[in-house]
Amino acid sequence: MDEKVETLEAELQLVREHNNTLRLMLELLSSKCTKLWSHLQEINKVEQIGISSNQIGSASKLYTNKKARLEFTTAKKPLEIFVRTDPNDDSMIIKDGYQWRKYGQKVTKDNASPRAYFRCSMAPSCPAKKKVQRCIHDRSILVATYDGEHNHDMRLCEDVMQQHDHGSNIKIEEYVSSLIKDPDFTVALAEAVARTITSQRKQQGINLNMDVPEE
DNA sequence: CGCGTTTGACCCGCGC
DNA sequence: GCGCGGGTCAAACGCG
Repeated sequence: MDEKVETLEAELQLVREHNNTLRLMLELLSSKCTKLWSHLQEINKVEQIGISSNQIGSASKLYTNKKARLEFTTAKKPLEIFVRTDPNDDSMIIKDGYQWRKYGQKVTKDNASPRAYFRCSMAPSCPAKKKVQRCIHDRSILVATYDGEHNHDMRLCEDVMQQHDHGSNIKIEEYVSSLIKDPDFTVALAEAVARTITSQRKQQGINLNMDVPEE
């Protein structure tokens, strides 16, 4: 009986930890959403001014300003991915299908955990880069910021994987089950589902209430 | 010996 | 112009 209670308590603890992680992610996404929303409103204002005053040059003039241009580029902010890992594991390795070569590491002001800089090593001329840093609130979460696009396809990677597996053919069922067991894949999947839900709700015009009730 | 990682130095943009 | 901080470079080092 006690064993059952202990198991349940352990499971409850796990659920609480996951809940905390999700709440942190939601808070981060919420703040980004707010920034993006206000930025969109700014753009709309600029467009309205440009149309109402019938001065085509007025809107573009605003973007000749250095700061304004910077704000504009934030709309194309690089993709951020969250990956849950072992907090004691200091390796900044994220299994995302590509091969990366580390070229630098820096301790940043706002986060005590060092930020690692990676370049794609699958193609010599590939401009893709990524930054990996532990989450300031939860050391078990890695935040990967992707910068630039790969100028090659994933087949290169698949070839490498096949070479690694000595050309053995993996059954699809086995591959799928291995993917499900992979926490990195689960996180990526959860993110994709969340993104789909968010976009669907946006389309339906439902106002998202991002506030998460306190425990 | 070749390849990847580490780490201090350097560069550059931004804010004051 | 200066200082700060983030990003990159490259020599040294380690590992297979």
